[in-house]
Amino acid sequence: MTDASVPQDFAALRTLIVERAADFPRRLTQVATYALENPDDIAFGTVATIAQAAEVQPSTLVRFAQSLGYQGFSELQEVFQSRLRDRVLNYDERLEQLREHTRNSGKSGLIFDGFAGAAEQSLATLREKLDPEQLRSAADMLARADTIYLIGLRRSFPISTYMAYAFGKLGIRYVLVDALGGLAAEDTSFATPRDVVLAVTFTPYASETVSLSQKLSGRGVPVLAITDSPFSPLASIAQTWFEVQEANFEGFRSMAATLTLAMTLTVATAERRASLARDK
Amino acid sequence: MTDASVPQDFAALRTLIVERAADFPRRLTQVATYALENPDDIAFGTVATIAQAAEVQPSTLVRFAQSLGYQGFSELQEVFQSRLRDRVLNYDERLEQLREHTRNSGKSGLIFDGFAGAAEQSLATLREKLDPEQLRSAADMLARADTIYLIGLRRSFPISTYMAYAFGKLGIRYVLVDALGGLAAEDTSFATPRDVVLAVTFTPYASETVSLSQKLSGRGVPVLAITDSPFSPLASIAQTWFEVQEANFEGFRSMAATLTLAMTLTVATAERRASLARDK
DNA sequence: ATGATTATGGAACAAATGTTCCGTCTTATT
DNA sequence: AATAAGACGGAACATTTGTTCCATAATCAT
Repeated sequence: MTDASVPQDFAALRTLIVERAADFPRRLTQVATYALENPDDIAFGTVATIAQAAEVQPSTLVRFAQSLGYQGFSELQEVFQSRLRDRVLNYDERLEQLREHTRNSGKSGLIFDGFAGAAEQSLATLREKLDPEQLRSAADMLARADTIYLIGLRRSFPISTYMAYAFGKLGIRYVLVDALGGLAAEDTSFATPRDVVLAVTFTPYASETVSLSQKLSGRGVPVLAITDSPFSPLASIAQTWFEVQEANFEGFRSMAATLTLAMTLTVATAERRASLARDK
Repeated sequence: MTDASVPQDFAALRTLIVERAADFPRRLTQVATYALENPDDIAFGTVATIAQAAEVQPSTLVRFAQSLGYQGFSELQEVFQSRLRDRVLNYDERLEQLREHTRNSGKSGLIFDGFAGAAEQSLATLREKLDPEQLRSAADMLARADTIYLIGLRRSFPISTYMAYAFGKLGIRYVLVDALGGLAAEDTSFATPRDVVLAVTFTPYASETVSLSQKLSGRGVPVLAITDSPFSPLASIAQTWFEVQEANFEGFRSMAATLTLAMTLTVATAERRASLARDK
């Protein structure tokens, strides 16, 4: 008969595993890690398939389950299955349930709910507005650039640092203009019309981003902009520009939509570069 | 060999079953009805348990699957299982198939769709998992700190720069540890137990973030961590830590959930500081 | 009503399953 | 260093599994 105190729900099981993990011997730790990282495999797999994937012997899985107090692996597996049995709501219903959960949870929960809601709304708005042809054109522009100059300061700095990181991973040459040591102008002084400026700024439009971009545009360097209005100072000088509306909560605007667009641009650029290389 | 046109996703399978139902003989109709009303049982059950529950013979289940074009019942079952597996994983698989078809055309719209979906999924997961009490406790910890040391490098750097920007706007003292000029250790050398370290790192865990945080923790500076696993090196040293799972697309993880949490923490900290000031 | 076709139930079967047990290796204790 | 305890891998095993096959029953067509 099963130990009566053994968790029957996934959350409690997960807590138990984490608590016990520090004391597990090597192979049991390996199973614990695999199980928490691949719960679906535990739910649907057999002892044999899971053991193979986790690189342990089948009996180790049984020992793992028994060390937690279950009679055998099958009993443990049922808890992983129970985690999935709750997934009967469609996405909208589930989202509403989640919103209610976070709403009913005090001030911090309300703050989180507000920001999460703003992020979701911003993503939805961008989905509606984004023109794939514009994406294609921007990716092409970036793919053909010798060097991409990333300009985004203050609130937009996370966007440009993210893109620097991602371009770095993708082997795409960039210069991150960070105004460090007051050297922004020097950073950009080598830009030529064979390069591209990618400038990110939102109301109230960081003045340094704007003036650097205008200077470069005046020198014939093509500008790609991410901004929030047709009246943005960047819109008039940019060859291509994206309008991103970020929803506001508590005086702080979301950045989820901008970041998602940034990710898209970096990967689309890499893909376009690969495509151009193939066509040669 | 399986009929190539057989549905691999649940929605298409359900459509097929509904279309064919009118032509099914009695027992197959019975199975069809039971399957659509109890999809979880089909996903997790065995031929024997399902047959019993549906009040048919086991071979009837096999016949049902074969009448739909599957080789056997196990193949049909996998479609029911796919319905329950991680949504983003299915989404990725579907997109991978689409990419197969569109490999020479580099569809930027699909890339955006993938990243937007990953962001939404990440937000939903965080809504589900976030413990408001933990938020409250973290905000209290940050509100009482003399100085907040923000450590987040490489991929996590946008998070710490965002928080630096937001804390700045809110008049909350911080030090942004950016490893500039190799001075990360010096940046943090003034931290005392009256301060707080806010460290952000995800698999594969930027080694500098980890070692700095461990050093500070060893000196009695409380650590608040944002990371992605109970096995993260930060989890064991943090007084409070948040687990954030970011969905992956094209080898790049979303950052929407992490950013939303960061925004929440900054605003909740400001609010808690105001509350503490009122109580004096 | 008769014959042909289809549907059904269930036995047989090979393969897969989860579990137990135990010899050997590893780690901890004295 | 010796001994005891714990961890591990893997063989053995009884049970369960999904599938195939076929005799019989039910349904359909003439």
